[in-house]
Amino acid sequence: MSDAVTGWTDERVELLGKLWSEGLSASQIAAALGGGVTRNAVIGKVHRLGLSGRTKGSQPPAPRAAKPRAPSAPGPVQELRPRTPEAPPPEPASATVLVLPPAAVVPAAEPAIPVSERISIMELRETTCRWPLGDPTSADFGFCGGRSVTGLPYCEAHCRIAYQPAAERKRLRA
DNA sequence: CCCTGATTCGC
DNA sequence: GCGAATCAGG
Repeated sequence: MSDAVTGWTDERVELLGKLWSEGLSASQIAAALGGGVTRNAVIGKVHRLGLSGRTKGSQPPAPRAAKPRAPSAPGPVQELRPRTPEAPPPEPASATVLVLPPAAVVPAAEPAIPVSERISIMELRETTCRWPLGDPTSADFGFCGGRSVTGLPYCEAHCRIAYQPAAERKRLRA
């Protein structure tokens, strides 16, 4: 087993290069890598690898003036990630069970989505949550319509419902 | 508003 | 080396 769950393994770098060359965006690649990395991480790596310049480059990007950025943080306060303290570390999709949208029963913790916020099937975009709400045969049927996690069909809240660790799901099953 | 990549810099 | 924060732009 690889010792580092963190960091870029050869395989991940390889996939990164592959997807990048295929023209996928950094955020899409980040999602493809299991979401453990952000698009910033992907971009940073891409640059470090030296494959930032796309093939069609004819003119060097105008040198952007350096910016002073962070004025230096005075507070010793450590920032916590918006992640859950018990973040599922190494298990990406393989150990994750896909739960299809409810045909009738919703697990629980369903975020309240105002009916007025629902969108029609025609309004679905690549970045809109496709979580179905309501009775498909009814007029009030619609989709969540929230902003989906890039690369995934659902918003963050519905992703939590749709993609659950096998263990957790088994527990809920009881 | 959504998104894109680019860059700097603290770690 | 890594990636968050930020910038600049579409």
